[in-house]
Amino acid sequence: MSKEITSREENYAQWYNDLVIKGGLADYSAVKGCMVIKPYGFALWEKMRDELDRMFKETGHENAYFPLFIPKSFLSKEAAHVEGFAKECAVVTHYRLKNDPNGGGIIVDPEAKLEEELIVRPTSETIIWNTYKTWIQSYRDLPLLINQWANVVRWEMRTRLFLRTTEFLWQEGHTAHATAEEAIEESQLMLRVYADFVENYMAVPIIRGVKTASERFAGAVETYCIEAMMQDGKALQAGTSHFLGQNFARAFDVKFSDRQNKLEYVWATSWGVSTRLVGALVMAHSDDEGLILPPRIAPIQVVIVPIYKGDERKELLDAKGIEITAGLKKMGIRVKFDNNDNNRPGWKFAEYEKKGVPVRVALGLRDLDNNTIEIARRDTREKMSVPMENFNDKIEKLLTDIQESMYRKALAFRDAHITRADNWDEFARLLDTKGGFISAHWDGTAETEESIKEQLKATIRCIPLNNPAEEGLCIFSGKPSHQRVLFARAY
RNA sequence: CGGGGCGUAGCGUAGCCCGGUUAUCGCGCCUGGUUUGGGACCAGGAGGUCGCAAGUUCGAAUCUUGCCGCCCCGACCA
Repeated sequence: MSKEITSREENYAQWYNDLVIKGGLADYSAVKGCMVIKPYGFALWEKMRDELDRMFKETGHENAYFPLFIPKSFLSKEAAHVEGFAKECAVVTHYRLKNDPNGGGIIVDPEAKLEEELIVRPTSETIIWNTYKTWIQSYRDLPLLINQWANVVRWEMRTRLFLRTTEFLWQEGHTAHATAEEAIEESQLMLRVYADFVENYMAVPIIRGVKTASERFAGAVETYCIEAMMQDGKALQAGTSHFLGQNFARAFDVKFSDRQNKLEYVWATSWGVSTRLVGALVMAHSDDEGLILPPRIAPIQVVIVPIYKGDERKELLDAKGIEITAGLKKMGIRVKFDNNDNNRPGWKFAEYEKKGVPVRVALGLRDLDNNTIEIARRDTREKMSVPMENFNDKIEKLLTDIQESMYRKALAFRDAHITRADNWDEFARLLDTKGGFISAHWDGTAETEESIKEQLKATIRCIPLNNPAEEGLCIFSGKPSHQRVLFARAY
């Protein structure tokens, strides 16, 4: 891990500029705050999406799709929800354009004003619950376990590539249950699914917890979250799962008859992760040379680069390259044989390093003569020349090693950046110097939380699940506290 | 919405203060050749409403005014 670039926040912007935009992940579009995701970046998102989708289905969920446009009146039905999102909604007011009668360009046709404005979804709870009302009558209709892959729009004042774009891609699960216990279990189950994915596929360690009341999702009773740590010591919320109680059922009048034929409001959850995960991946693993992708979600796991010497035995090198490519493909490894003659080997080495391809294999005349091959791993930048024997097994083992070692490295970093603080000066000093999570006592009030946020820009990231009880005094107010919580500066 | 900064080729820029030949340089692009074990080299070439508009002037990338756009910082936030 390189010191200069990982130690300061502003360098992340540099990573994005050099690696994400120019390096092939994204580009700014004309629409402020939105991003164009280039093919390589999208392939990465697709890989993540596919794994998550599989996990959702394995836990009994189905996909559906709901409209992009939400009638304004829907949004106002749940009080906390509208308060949370009203300030950041894009609104459709007209449905037609026409030529400007005064010449020049094209204008919005004032005749085509919508009777009721449409909101571009910032999240879909309202339109989905409006639909669930017609789908749910009996306990036999429950649980209803649905997920949607979609884009949403939140008109944030300030955007940050991948972490907070105006439009972003995500999935949102929305479930309905007969009992509170079942709904709580569902929201916890989905948190476990997210944790499993982020840790085991993205190789990013996370802390599971619940949000404090003021950090809770608008309309939720409880918000479970996974919090990750970036290389600059700032925290990033990587995913959330909400227990919504009966709030949306009441707002949209979704009732069911239970076994005793009693009418009861259903219990709800919602949960989501977004393209923000791509940002998490970049900021958790990259180094000065570019991205470092964990093998399990890398769009290309192995790249094979032939090294030609003029036309000498070129056909032989190509044949060998194609042969080992086919062999790896047969094992289910995502491999690219780059025999494009427009770029020289050195150019390709740098290019695939920048793109974070976990393993690079180089094949030259020297190798043909000695029956060897050169294997280089991206994460440690180690390079070795090995005999061709058991090549496929070596690659497979290497991919597993890289996956594990990337996780271990990130975990060691994360654990080294969880620090206890027992007084205010130390708390402030840690935030300014070391960063990371700071485990400290809190009196449980929103006022204290707010004051700390104002003074030090640190927020309570979460109250960890299974948090041990511990008597102490609040870091800020000095009032009694019964447990430590995790503070951090966050994205 | 506040506070800063910036608009010159596909990208990054010099020139502007102090107006004056054909608007600078690098990357990229095109052609030809030599190359290929860590981002090649040589030669030649194409590419510009200097953000837009008005004004001052013999003359404006440069000065003035208005407008537009973008970036950074803050409030907001997955």
